[in-house]
Amino acid sequence: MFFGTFNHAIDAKGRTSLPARFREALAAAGEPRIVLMQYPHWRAILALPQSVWTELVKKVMSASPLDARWQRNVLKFVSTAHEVDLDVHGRVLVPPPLREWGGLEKEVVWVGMGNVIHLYDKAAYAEQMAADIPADQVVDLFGKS
Amino acid sequence: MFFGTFNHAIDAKGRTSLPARFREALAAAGEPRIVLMQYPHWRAILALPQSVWTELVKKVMSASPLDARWQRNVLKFVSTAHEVDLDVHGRVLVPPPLREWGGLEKEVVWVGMGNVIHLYDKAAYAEQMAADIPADQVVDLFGKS
DNA sequence: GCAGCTGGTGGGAAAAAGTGGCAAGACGCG
DNA sequence: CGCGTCTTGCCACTTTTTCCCACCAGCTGC
Repeated sequence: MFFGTFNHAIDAKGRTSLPARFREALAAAGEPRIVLMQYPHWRAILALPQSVWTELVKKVMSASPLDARWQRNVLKFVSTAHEVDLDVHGRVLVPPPLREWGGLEKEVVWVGMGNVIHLYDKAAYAEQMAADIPADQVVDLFGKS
Repeated sequence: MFFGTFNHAIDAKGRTSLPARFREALAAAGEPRIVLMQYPHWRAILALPQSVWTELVKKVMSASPLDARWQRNVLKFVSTAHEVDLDVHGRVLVPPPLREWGGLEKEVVWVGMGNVIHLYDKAAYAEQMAADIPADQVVDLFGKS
């Protein structure tokens, strides 16, 4: 389970270290690697542990290769996925296309979202957090379900 | 149950000790750790005992990682949560992003709010207490529900 | 074909951050 | 006023993060 936000640096080669907390959580789940892809709804990079990724892939594979609607979604998002390894220091290399898409410059923010992790450029994160959620889309997480 | 306000110091590393009263209450409920997160409505840090937190997590985990509406809410309200342990002296480390968000400098104020606890910078607390509640938002706490 | 770039990797080591605990001082209670 | 509890400054130690350099492979141009 991933929670919390962490400010990290990303070096000139596009490497940034996964927060130790997340590494532990990953290790505890016995998942040594993660998958990075575009987050479909806004400018973030989605980082998934392998188990979540395979779930997603299963759905994708169940669609017909001729169903344009599905294929368009696959093309746009799933095709951006890269499996990445952590090096001895717990760093991941963010592939250039993703780096560019997420606008990752110098300072990045790792955000635990429960099952998955988001990775933002610092500015993009600030923007996203500052934006108000339209009233009709607010979910009362504290309310009775 | 948490009530009362306590003025404490926060050290250079961002540690501050949870009031002994609260520690007792926590211990009595058999909850050894707390969760810190942004309070959504104003510049305070929310501290939850684990039981309240797990309720929240259950809701979060039930959502799809690709459901934009949910994810936006999770990002804004839950992603800032950090589980923190108390050390032998009952101190917690407030993670940097939260420290920054709450403007915690040197003096902080712990406030018991019933089920949960708030943590403020002293100045922010004073400000919040000094502000008038808009007439249409006043609730008669003693009235019949 | 071979020396010299260039971009990608890996890792050493310094710096920064987090952890733990002692012990002094403040505080409150009887 | 004395005692015990709570809080906090400080110091030592560990872990994490980041900077930077060395190495390797592939390409280029001579």
